[in-house]
Amino acid sequence: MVTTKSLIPPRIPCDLCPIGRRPHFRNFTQEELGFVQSFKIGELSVDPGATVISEGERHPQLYTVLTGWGYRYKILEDGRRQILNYVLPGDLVGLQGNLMAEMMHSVEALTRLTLCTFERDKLTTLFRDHPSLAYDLTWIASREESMLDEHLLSIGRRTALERAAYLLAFLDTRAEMTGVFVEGGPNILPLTQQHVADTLGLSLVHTNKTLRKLADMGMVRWLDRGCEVLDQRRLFDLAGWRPTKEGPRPFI
Amino acid sequence: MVTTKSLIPPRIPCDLCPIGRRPHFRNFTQEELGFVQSFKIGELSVDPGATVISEGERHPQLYTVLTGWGYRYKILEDGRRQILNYVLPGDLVGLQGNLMAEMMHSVEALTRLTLCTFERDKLTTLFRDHPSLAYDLTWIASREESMLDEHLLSIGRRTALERAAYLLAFLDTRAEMTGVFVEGGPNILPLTQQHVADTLGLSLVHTNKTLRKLADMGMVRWLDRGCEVLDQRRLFDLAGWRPTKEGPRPFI
DNA sequence: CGCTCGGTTGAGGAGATTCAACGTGGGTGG
DNA sequence: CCACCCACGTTGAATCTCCTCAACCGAGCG
Repeated sequence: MVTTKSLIPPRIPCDLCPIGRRPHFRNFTQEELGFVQSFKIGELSVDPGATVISEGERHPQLYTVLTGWGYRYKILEDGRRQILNYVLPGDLVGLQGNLMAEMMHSVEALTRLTLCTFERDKLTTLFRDHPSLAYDLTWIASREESMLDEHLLSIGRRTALERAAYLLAFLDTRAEMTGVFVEGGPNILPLTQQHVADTLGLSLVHTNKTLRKLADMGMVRWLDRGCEVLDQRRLFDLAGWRPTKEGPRPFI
Repeated sequence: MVTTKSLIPPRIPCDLCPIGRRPHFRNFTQEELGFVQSFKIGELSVDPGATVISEGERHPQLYTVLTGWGYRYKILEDGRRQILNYVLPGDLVGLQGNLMAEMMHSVEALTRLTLCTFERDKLTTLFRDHPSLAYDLTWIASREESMLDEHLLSIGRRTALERAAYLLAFLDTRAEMTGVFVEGGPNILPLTQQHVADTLGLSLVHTNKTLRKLADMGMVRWLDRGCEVLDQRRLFDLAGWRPTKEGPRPFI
């Protein structure tokens, strides 16, 4: 049995953080860098399928995704599951929901996932001494909100086909922008159809038939636990959605 | 024709703010009060049905609801509308979505709505000089997120009847806690069935039939443009949901 | 008095769910 | 090494949920 979860001391110093080197991300000032470095208490690495955060628990840590894919979800008592959003490199995990109380959702890894670990208690210091980072935190929360808004619109008012088109186009553009795809390789979204179903609020069977239509139209190709987006533009048109282009975005 | 929108200079000084006097809300320190007072640039009052914020516009103001009900929504090109959440006294309006860019959603008044108006540009000052308020801002954004998470679970995975039960119980408890109901009167949620439909992601006809079932079961009573919740507990049970009790909550 | 808005109801059909079965590939244990 | 199992994708059929269309009612209002 392989370890599914391992917390190790910081290896990557923040000034060499791979995320800051990507386009689309803003860089820290020297002063910010110093604090973030002290804020960071370790690195966490989890296997695909492992749970990073579970609903109902108190989590003294916050995380920033360094590499890999994950997703946030909630379940009803009888097991019905709703995926709320996906987490990619640069995303802050554990801020959603109450700032200091117990988690209202769970987070699971889709691929091998490495995360930067921060101490929640130090948030007070962050707010007191580093207003620019505090601003960034609010900015990040705000961005998550607008994604959730769009998801709500999608599940509530788009047809099954439109929803699927929206989701795949959304994930593909996010993945592109964060640079999470393997260099040179094909752009594969590491999902099963069950994940798609639980995101779109559809049954597995109907999701399968819907994805089949998208595949027949040549917009996507479905692989074993993965989806390749072949024609982003037509997915946009079908969904009636376009990504909002953002300037350099903050992360912590 | 009555004026639907009127911006007037501040009348209510922040130290007499009616929201702070309610239970469930935290109070400002003297120091915070001074800043908030200077942050506030006026009061806005709108008629039922009037638009406070429209999607695609840039809004140099932020608002806090003083009295009344409103809702945030998005629409697709062909007019399909999704209500994202409702705004009640103490809620910050205009923070959702990008912090400084154009609004990604619209806000409309359900009842006569009065709002405190703040200058968005002064957010920088807030973050620089008032860390406790900055923390509150993030807290508020975080709270909005957990409501959206629950809505997503609801629309995605609850049945029509469960969804309706959830929505009405949710609004009823929020209204109770913010003290927006008229003193002594019956607790009326000021909605039409069209609003409920657009919140639940259902058609108007099917919403009507679903609400009828709830009424037949004695859990709610539907009035002309309003809904009275008769049995909160049974709605909770039906929806499989319970409000999270929060300590004194911040507002700005 | 006629108009509009909000709520109500019935009928027919599209869309989504559930049940059930099958294929395939990778992994595991005998 | 092979047999089995399990996870994932696929497909057909029956059923049910939900949508659209269409009509009607009552209240409020000019």
